[in-house]
Amino acid sequence: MKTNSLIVEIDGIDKEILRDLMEDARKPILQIANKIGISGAAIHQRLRKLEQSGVISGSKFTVNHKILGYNTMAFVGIYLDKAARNPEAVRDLKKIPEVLECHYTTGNWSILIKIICRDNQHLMHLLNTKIQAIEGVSRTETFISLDQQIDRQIQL
Amino acid sequence: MKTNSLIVEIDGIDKEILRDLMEDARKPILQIANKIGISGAAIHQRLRKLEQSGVISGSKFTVNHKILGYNTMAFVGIYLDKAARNPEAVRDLKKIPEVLECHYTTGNWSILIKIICRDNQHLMHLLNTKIQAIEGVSRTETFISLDQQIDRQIQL
DNA sequence: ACTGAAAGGTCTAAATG
DNA sequence: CATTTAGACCTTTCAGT
Repeated sequence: MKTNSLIVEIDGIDKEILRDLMEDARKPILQIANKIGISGAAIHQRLRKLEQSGVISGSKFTVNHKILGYNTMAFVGIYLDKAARNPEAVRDLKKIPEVLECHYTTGNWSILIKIICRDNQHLMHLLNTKIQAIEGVSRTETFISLDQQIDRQIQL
Repeated sequence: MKTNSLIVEIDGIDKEILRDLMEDARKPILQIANKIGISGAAIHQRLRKLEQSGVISGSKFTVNHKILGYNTMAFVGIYLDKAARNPEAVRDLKKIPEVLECHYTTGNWSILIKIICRDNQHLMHLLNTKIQAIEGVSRTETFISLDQQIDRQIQL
């Protein structure tokens, strides 16, 4: 018996639908329906349930940074003088548009962020004038991504 | 004069369209058109150009890992005994479905990966039996993301 | 570069198996 | 859970400006 599980279980048909839409959010529903062998309305019913249960958290167009002139991606480990300053630091990091991800991590740093910059000079400027300027930040360690070789979602 | 630029410049209308679709890939084009004050056909023309120029790299449904039972996200810095072994290591990492990102980085490590696991035990198992087993991997350093506080795309 | 119109696809809801 | 149907709405294309 499964009651009140926080974990949602999905069946093979749900997986097929999601796999298609995770690859292309605008893929026609009827195309998926024909491939699977059920009606379009059935797919819609399932999608509504997946949304209600929270399995689907949204859909996004993805944009190619490099073509827009953003060539330098980097990870920055941030040391805070007191770990308790985390909420204020995150609040300030949210205001920096170049910050794409921010994680509260175990290990040496208090915070690990992923940032996207036009070039190395832009990165240096960000580090020196924005990130190091945040109250409580004592030191940072930067790792530039020379090449992103894998970029994908969870596999169903 | 701008000729043969590798960087594509986009105007304010393109930005508005992209901002909407980066938030919700299935947002009706006509809704965006009415908001901006141009016809749906004009939006389609612009989207076609943005696709052709490579600005739009795709669209994706995003799935909530936690609801599917994947609760542990971690970053793993990987030391290779020879940096030249990178291509084989990446080839092997691609075969591990839990690996979401893989970056060739400057700094201490040769490779930095982001992985998603069910729990800490699953993470340990992955590290011990899959990642450490890759030819050329000498050592790893793991940083568990206790909380992802920012997750977004580049801002236009 | 944008528009309007036409044709076809998508989505929802209600009734049914 | 799946299906069908029907109407409303959305997408896409194309000739025209």
